[in-house]
Amino acid sequence: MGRKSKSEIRKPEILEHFYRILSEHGYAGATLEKTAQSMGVHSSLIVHYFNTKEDMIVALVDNITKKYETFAREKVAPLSEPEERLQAYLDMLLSREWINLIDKRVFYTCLELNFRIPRVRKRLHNMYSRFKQLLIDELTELMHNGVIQAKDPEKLAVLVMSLLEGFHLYDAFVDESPSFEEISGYLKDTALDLLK
Amino acid sequence: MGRKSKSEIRKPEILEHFYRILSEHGYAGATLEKTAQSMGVHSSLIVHYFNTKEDMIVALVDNITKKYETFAREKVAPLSEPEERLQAYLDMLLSREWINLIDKRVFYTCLELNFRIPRVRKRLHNMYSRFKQLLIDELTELMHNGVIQAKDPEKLAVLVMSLLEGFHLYDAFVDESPSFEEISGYLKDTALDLLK
Amino acid sequence: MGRKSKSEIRKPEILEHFYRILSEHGYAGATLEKTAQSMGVHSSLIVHYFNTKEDMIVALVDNITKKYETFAREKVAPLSEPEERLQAYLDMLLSREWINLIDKRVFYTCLELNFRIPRVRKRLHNMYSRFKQLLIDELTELMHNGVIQAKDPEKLAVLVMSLLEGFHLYDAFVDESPSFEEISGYLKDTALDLLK
Amino acid sequence: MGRKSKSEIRKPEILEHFYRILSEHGYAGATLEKTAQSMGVHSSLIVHYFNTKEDMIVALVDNITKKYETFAREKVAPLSEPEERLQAYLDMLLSREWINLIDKRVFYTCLELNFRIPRVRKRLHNMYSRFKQLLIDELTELMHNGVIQAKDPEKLAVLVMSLLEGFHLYDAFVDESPSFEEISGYLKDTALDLLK
DNA sequence: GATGAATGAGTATTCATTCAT
DNA sequence: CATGAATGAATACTCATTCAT
Repeated sequence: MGRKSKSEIRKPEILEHFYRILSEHGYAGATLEKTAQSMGVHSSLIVHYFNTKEDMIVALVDNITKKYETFAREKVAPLSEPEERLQAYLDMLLSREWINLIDKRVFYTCLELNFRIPRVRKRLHNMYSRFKQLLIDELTELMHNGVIQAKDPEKLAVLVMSLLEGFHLYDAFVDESPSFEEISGYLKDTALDLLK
Repeated sequence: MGRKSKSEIRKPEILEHFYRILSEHGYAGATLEKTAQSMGVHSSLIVHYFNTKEDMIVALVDNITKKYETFAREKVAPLSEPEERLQAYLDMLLSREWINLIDKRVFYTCLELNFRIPRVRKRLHNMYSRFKQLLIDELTELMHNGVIQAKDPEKLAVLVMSLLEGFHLYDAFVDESPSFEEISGYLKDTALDLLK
Repeated sequence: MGRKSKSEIRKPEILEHFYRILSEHGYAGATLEKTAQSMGVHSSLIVHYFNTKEDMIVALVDNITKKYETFAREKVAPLSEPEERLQAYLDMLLSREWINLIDKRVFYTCLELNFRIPRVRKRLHNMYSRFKQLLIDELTELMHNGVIQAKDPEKLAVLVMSLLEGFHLYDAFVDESPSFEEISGYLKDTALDLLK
Repeated sequence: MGRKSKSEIRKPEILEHFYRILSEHGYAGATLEKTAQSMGVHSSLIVHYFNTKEDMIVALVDNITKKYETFAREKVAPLSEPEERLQAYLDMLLSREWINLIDKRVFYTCLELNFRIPRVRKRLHNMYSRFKQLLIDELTELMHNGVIQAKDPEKLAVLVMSLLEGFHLYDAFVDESPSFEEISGYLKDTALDLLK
């Protein structure tokens, strides 16, 4: 009975538009009105699907974390050879594709919201925790296989994360003088050196 | 000389209050009204000294970049021995003091505003560029002195920056499981290894 | 006979929930949504049975006036002795039961809506008119029977109504210092004095 | 220093307009916008003087209670003869002037808000309490002077209040068939009878 | 220098209502 | 019968800014 729900079509559609508006105007500037107009729809329809603006950004952050994790899984999961996986991870994490998977402006907006919206904080924290655990697991296996010789996989994981995230920030805020490829290649080699 | 204009007293006073409100409420939530009330003053007075809210955040970003640079200069400038300077730099950049010099929430608010306010972008960009150049200069000298053997000081600078900024982010968003001191010590050792 | 239409079940059900929401939130605060949620039903269903919110409040006022009149009829109708009826009327109108027959908040909400919604005004006016006429009829009969000696039953009716309604208001807005029973007893005695 | 405050001119001006809009549209319908437009002013100016709509209705209720009390004081205070005061009170309370001192629609709106806004409740409760105490004081003096012979001034006060407030309600909701003057005269006579 | 008046654009959210399924 | 989609008007309140004193 009753009318068929369009939530599964509408919600992603709204989030797409919201994402674009967010990248252009930031969270405060990403109004329901702008988002609705971009869809050619009345703003109250957005409220109909997402009760509040906060609910909407939380759903968006959920999407973003899923996007990162799905991307990573698809790239690396098929590989079974430990060393091959290590290479694949570094290639992926230092690639333009990975860095541009989420618009930088949206990404830093989320980092900022981390401090204002508890539900956003929770999600980002979980994402980074899972990322760290993943690295620890991979490194532990590589140690068992004798590919790398470090003793403390957790510290090693933190090292790798710092290097990668720092590169992310460097890419967003500093010059492009040494080309992206030059730096990413250099960082990859360094990381491999550090691990072995 | 002569009488200090009220402006020289009031402006820093306002910026201090604005900084605190900003850390608690973010840029959108940091209203002139809240800032004024925190000072026990009418919001029009703020407009009197800083014409617009944007002018105020730009002045604050200026303050922040100066604070970082002054802190760095005071810590390292007195040292003349190249290797001593290298140690001092790493100690400083991986210290709690440095990481907490500016409230994290304010720091990430500024990173976000980088994408919305051109004048903020310009100042952050300059700050990072000067930081990078400083590293290049120091590393070049260390190379000449034979302390380190790498060939390309720029890539090396990017590597160090990435590692440090990545640690900054790691500290803000991920667990505290390996203690701050453990990680910072480990990163310092790794950095020294990489350089030598 | 035959099958009871769903309307005959649903409408009273809706009005019950609306009545409760109304008492808690007032007319403006009593939204279709709240009412529907309280029933575990979609708000469109309310619109399906009562076209508009105004139609619903009008139906509710109808229910309320019927409730008063049914209650009065059941209490007094069985009695045939004039003086006995007089006693019964006064007892009833000054009783806690009568005063709490309708939630006070809902009652005053209706009085307020009297000025905004013509159909509400019409119903309240009719209720009070019938009440007045009832009093006039009873008093006239009592005069004919020599139980009371006043000359003008209409004025007497207005006097009694004023006293009773004024007590209603007093009970709602002023202290409870002389207990309800004390006052109601006193007013009953006074009313009887006035009539005889 | 600073600009001269216009609060003492603006606030009463706003309340006057709000009062009129309130009588026409009820509390929910009395929007800041309508009130502002009626003054030829921007609605945010109202927020500037009264922070919230609730603050404004509370100030209005304060005005209303003061209006009743000032009116009563001016009418009766000059008289020193106890019996003369009694007459004056009854004349006043049963007069058209008194009953129309506050617009009926506004009055019943306030009674309704009594249940929704605690600060309104407090003020109405205080007003009725003071009114009751006033009656008790006057009746007590009349008893001492032997003008009236009742024993319990509090009950007598409740009786008088009920009668008067009930008349107030009667006048608002029921026919006008016996003219206002006829009824008020009759009630006055009855009240005097009851007291003596 | 400092305060208050006044503005106006805006902003998330509410809500009754209409319509499709 | 019942639900959900979609609307659109409304609304209190926010806030940076301008101007007068």
